[in-house]
Amino acid sequence: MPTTLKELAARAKVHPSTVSRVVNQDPSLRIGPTTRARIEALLRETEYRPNGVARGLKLRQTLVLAVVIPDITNPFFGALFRGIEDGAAPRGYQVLLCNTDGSPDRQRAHLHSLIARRVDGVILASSFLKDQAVRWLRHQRIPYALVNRFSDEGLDPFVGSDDVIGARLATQHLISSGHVRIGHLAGQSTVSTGVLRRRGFQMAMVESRLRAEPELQAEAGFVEDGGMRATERLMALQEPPTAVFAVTDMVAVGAYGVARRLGLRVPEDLAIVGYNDIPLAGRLIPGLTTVHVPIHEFGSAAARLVLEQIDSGQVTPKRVVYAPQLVIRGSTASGAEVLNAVNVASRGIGE
Amino acid sequence: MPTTLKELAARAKVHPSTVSRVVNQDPSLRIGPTTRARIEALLRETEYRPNGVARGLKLRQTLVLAVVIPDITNPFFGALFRGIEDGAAPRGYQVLLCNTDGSPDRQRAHLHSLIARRVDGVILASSFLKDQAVRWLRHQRIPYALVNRFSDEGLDPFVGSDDVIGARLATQHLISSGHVRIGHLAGQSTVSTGVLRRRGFQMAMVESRLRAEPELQAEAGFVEDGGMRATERLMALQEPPTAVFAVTDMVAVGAYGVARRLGLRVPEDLAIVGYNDIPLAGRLIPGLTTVHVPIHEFGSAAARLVLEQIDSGQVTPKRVVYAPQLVIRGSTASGAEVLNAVNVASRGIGE
DNA sequence: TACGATAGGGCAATCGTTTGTTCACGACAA
DNA sequence: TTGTCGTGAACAAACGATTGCCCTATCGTA
Repeated sequence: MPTTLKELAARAKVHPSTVSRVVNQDPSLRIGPTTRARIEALLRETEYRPNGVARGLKLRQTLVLAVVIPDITNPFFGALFRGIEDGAAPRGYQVLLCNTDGSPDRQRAHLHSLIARRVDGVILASSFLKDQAVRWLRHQRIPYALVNRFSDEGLDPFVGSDDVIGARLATQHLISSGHVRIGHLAGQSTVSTGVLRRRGFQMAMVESRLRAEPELQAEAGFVEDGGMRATERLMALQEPPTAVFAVTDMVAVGAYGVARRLGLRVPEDLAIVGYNDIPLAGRLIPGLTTVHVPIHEFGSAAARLVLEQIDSGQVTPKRVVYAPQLVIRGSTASGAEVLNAVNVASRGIGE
Repeated sequence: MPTTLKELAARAKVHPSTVSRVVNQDPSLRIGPTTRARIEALLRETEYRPNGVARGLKLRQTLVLAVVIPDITNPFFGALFRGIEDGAAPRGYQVLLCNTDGSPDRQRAHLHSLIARRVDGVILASSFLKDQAVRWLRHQRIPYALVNRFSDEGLDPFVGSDDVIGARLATQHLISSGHVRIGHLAGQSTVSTGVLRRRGFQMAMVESRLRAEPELQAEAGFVEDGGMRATERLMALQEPPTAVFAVTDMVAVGAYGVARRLGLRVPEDLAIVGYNDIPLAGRLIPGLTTVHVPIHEFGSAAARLVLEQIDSGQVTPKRVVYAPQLVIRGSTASGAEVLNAVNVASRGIGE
């Protein structure tokens, strides 16, 4: 029942196209001052809003971006979403949010709906290394970007950080703190972040002539409960690690829980390093040493990347990569050490 | 460039309407078996997906629900969103997420866009007591529901819990633990939850012949930093409280932070109770005693409420109210006490 | 006076579907 | 042979906007 252009036109005794031109301030055609005034009064009176669906059909744009993530409940994705929204809003875009819970099927189902809806762009933060869905997205010629995780299946528009370097940084920090027996709470090997962070871990170990023993690398997934189970396995070893590098902060949170349950002090009995630097990391007691990445900027950069493609009409496999930075907190050092710690993080670089 | 009905029709040498009828399995008109087979083959071959925008224009439905909240970064809203999505997905709906950061202006702006987009329904979890936007929503005759917070401006479809009872429960618990000087970290008085939880607090105090002194009630807003500032003010009093009831768990988290900084032990020096029982509450050390409400169900119930209205075509000011339950953890009792604690929570009731 | 320029606004096609109605044709009964 | 009925498919009018093009006054100028 909202007002339509046609109704307004009838009331103003003009043709619908004329009303449309007033609404859109069409520069190509000038409207007489009196008609314009009459129509504008009507517009205000009726609080007319053009039907976005009809507009979308005609103009072939919906002003909607879609975000596909595993779980918005995870603080990482909350921050990411805000970044995306902030990047998209200035251009009048609103954002559709889709949770997959890590299921490729749900991801596919969501993507199908999104394509049918003709969303103007898709931001995918839940991709796998071998992800046919990504290939499919590319094939659809719809503007899209991968965030944080990327896919093997070709070169995609991507925003993220260098996971190998970040993981190496984290592990080096543990090594230089004197740890020798260091464990890794690893992510799934089906996901780029899982593979690359493990690689960074191994690289740091080898570079320091330490052995990255398989038994010290336990798959933990990316969230808390996996972190708990993996930590339990590691601490049940004959010779448990004195430090662990967790693939994400949430996994590290799981490690905190187990350490506490086992009566282990952090960092004295078990040092812990995370990845991502979600807000929660700084609130843990002791604070979690972690690899900082600019989550919010991941989001806004991804939004911009997609908007660029929308503007240019081309899918450009541009990659925006931020340098990770180590943030040292209490989970790897005693209080005094934290105060003296030099932040050895590499500088942040732009694209 | 996606395939259209017309193209398919041309290729199958039939009229577009015939293709449409095959796609939608239109029961009103039977299609000959050979034509049908021909068309179906074509549909599979081209992976045809009807243009949702055109469909939306014709059918006057977008299969989109919108959610308006203050900040998805807040765990409460993360859980709420998942509930909404879970309630909406079975019906083929996807969900647009809008953050307002508590700004009425942004809320209005978002609602305007949403109406223009012709979303099928709106779930508003960021309403104020005096909220013209709510009146406006009602006036638009668009299916909507308020969640958690409600508005004064009339009777709206609503899902939430009884804040007065919940707050009373929380405060009574502190009183029965022997506390006399109890503070309240209050929410804004522009929001129903702020007002009602304060009322519940005062009610419990008065019922126990305790004075709810104004100086012990400090406005904290609903998130962490407000909780910190309010706690600081309270603890700086001549005679600081020995316990506080925080309007939300996030505010309670702020109280934890200040307590720690001031060297106060929880619960010995300062007992703390929160509200909502977000996942974080159980992970704090000590665990946060809080008022549990079924956040996820708030979301799915709200989605159902909106879907009902969409189906019936009417705005029904039905209210779904869940009973809050007290969850006792370490922030109000020593370890032994927690083990012995009787859960005095009221029973959960359905609608 | 006649002609061209210009301003102001109407016309109609189009975007991709849906769906009530009409139409052509063959079968069948009267 | 004519009328009726059923089948299978085409027709066309929406849904609500946008926009290139055309039309008609009116004004200025030669």
